[in-house]
Amino acid sequence: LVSYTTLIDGHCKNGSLEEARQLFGRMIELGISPNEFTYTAMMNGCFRKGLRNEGMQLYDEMKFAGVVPNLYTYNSLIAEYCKGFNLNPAFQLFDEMRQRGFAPNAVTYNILIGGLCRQRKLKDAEKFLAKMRREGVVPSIVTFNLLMNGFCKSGEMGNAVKLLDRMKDGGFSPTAVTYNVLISGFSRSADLVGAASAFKEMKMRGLVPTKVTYTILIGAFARGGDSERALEMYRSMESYGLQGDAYTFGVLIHGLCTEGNMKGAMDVFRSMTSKRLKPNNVIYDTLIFGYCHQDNAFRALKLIREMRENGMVPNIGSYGMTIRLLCKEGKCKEAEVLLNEMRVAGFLPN
RNA sequence: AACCCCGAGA
Repeated sequence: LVSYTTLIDGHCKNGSLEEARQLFGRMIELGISPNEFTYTAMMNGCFRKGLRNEGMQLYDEMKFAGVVPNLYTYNSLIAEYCKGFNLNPAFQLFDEMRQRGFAPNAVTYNILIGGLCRQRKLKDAEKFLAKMRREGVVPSIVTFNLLMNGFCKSGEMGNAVKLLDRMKDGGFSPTAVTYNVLISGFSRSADLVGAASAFKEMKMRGLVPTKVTYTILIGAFARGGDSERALEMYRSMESYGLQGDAYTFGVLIHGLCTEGNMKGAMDVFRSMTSKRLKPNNVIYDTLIFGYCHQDNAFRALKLIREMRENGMVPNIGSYGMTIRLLCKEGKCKEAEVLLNEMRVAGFLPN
């Protein structure tokens, strides 16, 4: 039972839900009954893939089979509702679990605080933190990181910094994530001085910048139209032995595309393959966006073809921009082919 | 063995 559950969870975290489903079916055939661990792992696998209904169906099956949902099960369900901005059912489950005798833990509160922050309900999030303390549940560093991210996303950098001081006073040590949140907040507010000073403080505290830290910094330069320094930052990251991933390349490519430097963007794009990184649909859509802004329908179309050959689906914007360009160039036939492709892919042409 | 925080495009 434990081995199956471990394997199932591994596949779910890998994104191989199909493999997980097969193992789940096989264990039942072999007469091994899934327990609350197995069901919760499977439910999370579905939720990660955006398959809420399938996950909820598993929850029903679980109850039907007489397996009692526990704290983790409730946390997973609450997280799923928060992710979808459905705070009411999330709080209903919070009440339900308490009625059934499950005491919410820090993770439960964190999930709900994160949900409130995502909805920009920062006052409510702070109130909920107060409630958490009243109930005797000790906040974790994650609690503070979530709240700080809420402030940062709302552009309230003053409150974010105040919270940093509050947490330090409370004896919580900021982590690399804490600083990543702050740095991205500053750079989103176009405050590169603030971002730089947070970066400095991070290093002074002995925290090691991660791939995410560098991606945020690269993005800050790229957004400011300084791809030169963004590339410098990338090289500096590599010099510390950190490998960029699709996100890192995504911000670099986006910066170059926005500047209209398609040659530079394609160089970076090609360097991904030499690093054995598979460009994903976001990277392709970014490049298509860039080429369309250069009125280069030929290249955009080529990339759309390449995506399809690799099993990816361009987004509606990529189709729309390319079709418009083709029409402008009088290539109506090609445009119609694309329009048809869109319909087949399930998009409603706008 | 299962639950929470940070980074890219439209």
